[in-house]
Amino acid sequence: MYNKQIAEIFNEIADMMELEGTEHSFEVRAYRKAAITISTLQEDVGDILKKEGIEGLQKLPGIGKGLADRIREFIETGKIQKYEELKKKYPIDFKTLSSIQGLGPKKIFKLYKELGIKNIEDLKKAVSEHKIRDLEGFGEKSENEIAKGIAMLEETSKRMLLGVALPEAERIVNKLLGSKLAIKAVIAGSTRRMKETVGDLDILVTSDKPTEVMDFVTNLPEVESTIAKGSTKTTVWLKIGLSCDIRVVEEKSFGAALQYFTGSKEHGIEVRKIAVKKGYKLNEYGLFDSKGKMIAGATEEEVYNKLGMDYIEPEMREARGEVELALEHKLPKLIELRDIKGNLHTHTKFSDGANEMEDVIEEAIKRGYSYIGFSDHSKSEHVANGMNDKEFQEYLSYIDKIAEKYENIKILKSGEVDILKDGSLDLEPKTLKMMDYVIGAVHTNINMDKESMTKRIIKAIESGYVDILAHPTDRLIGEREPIQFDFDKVFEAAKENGVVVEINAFPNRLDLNDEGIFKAREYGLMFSIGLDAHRLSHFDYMRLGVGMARRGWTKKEEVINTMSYDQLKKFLEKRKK
DNA sequence: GCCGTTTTCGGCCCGACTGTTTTCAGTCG
Repeated sequence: MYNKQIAEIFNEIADMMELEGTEHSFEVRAYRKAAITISTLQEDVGDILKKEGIEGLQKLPGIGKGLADRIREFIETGKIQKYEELKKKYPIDFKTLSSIQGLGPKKIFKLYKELGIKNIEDLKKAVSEHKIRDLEGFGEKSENEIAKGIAMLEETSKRMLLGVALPEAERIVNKLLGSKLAIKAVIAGSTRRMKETVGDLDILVTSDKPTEVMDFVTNLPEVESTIAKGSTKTTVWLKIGLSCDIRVVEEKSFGAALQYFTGSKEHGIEVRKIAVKKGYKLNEYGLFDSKGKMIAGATEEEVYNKLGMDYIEPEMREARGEVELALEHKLPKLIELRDIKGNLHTHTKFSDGANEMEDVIEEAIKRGYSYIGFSDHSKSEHVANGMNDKEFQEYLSYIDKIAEKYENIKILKSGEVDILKDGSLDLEPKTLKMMDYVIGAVHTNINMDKESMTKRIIKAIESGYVDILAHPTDRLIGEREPIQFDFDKVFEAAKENGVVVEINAFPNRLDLNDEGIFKAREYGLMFSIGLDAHRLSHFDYMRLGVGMARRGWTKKEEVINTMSYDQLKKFLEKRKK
């Protein structure tokens, strides 16, 4: 559990070294790069050090002998000498202060040197006493900007769920297209990459009238205030508590700009390095040869192809090896939303859903699904109105009866059955056997220690009844940490017992997430992308689940609800054996 | 401080916007 701490320290070291003079600028960059590497690492650096020693650390990109030593120093002593020394010299809360819009290391240091500002409290005080406007390099406007920055920081210290940000971005894009001022308007940034949370929105526009586009945007009802406004780039603060960048580019640069602003930053850097290696230059305006002649830019495909790469899907652009695969023409073909044939995780009024079963079926038909599986809660979920064995058996019979009424959609019987504290299931075998498949889920006693939780889940998996493990980590984004269990042991048991793991599509779950999916794919597990729908509008969430699957490089063949009904039935029956 | 079929030394991704300047540094993505 060292990654986060060390990444933060490295960033702070970089901040402080930046003040020591420009001769350190590349060292600063090295620290920042290493901080990114460590913070996005799946495995803990402590584990790497234990297993592979200092050489293991040095294998990580951007980490050489020096930084590997610093990491070891922290793990072994709890301190990094260099950091302690710098900290003595600059006793400033860089981490918080630099999260304020417009404040970087230099300005923070100036505030410290001139006004003794060490933290956000000091800064607030200085703002209210109007001490900042008189500093050299600052002015009345910067003081106001800082005041606004503090307010924003307090309003939204956390990132926004993709499920909230994506519809907002689509609203703005549609208004831009509707205005006729924009020829093209598309979502870029982490929203396009379908990250589970987004820090801001990026929207890319082509237009003959850039100035009018920017005026249109700053006057949208969704906008609270304008942070920056130019003819190619405008930043606004949205009422939902998110900033939004709008960029206008020419048609001939659209692909290069989309590639650039989709990110991730790390992916972009890797791609631009490939360009440099070939003697080209890649920026948001296009790909240029050594003479400055533009050789690509209108489409993303063209940019990637000219660099000798296959087109890379946005969800893969995270610098996780996709650039190498694209160069070798070995990228996987990812699952798409239209591959989904049905949903296997659905709730109704029988437990905590909002709708009658028939209404849910009609919605599924409307969505083009060829089957839907109902999976209401078992009795331990009191708050969710869970059913006991007798009620559950009646529920399952009811599903059978309803199913007869529908010819153009198949209905499957299931239940989201609690995996109890001791690993046993919440319903009797007799009831479980009546189901077409069983979804097992941990809902209670979620704070168990790692070892007990691992045993608990494995016992359920080995019971032979569980077909799908729902929302495996039980995390709620921004609200609840994942439960602790040994992924390797659980996934190995799942593999042996043919248990499918869920990619829960609910916006604040998205569980497994991309990292978990990578891990599960190491064991060759199959997935079910489940809506966990509690009302009709939740059918919209399937694209979030598919997005997460794509971020985990999942192929259609690895997802059971891309199968036809007949294939799925066969798959489930074979499992029963 | 990292890194390498251009390299173990000499490079290190790239451009826009802002505020405070009087030509640019700082910040951001």
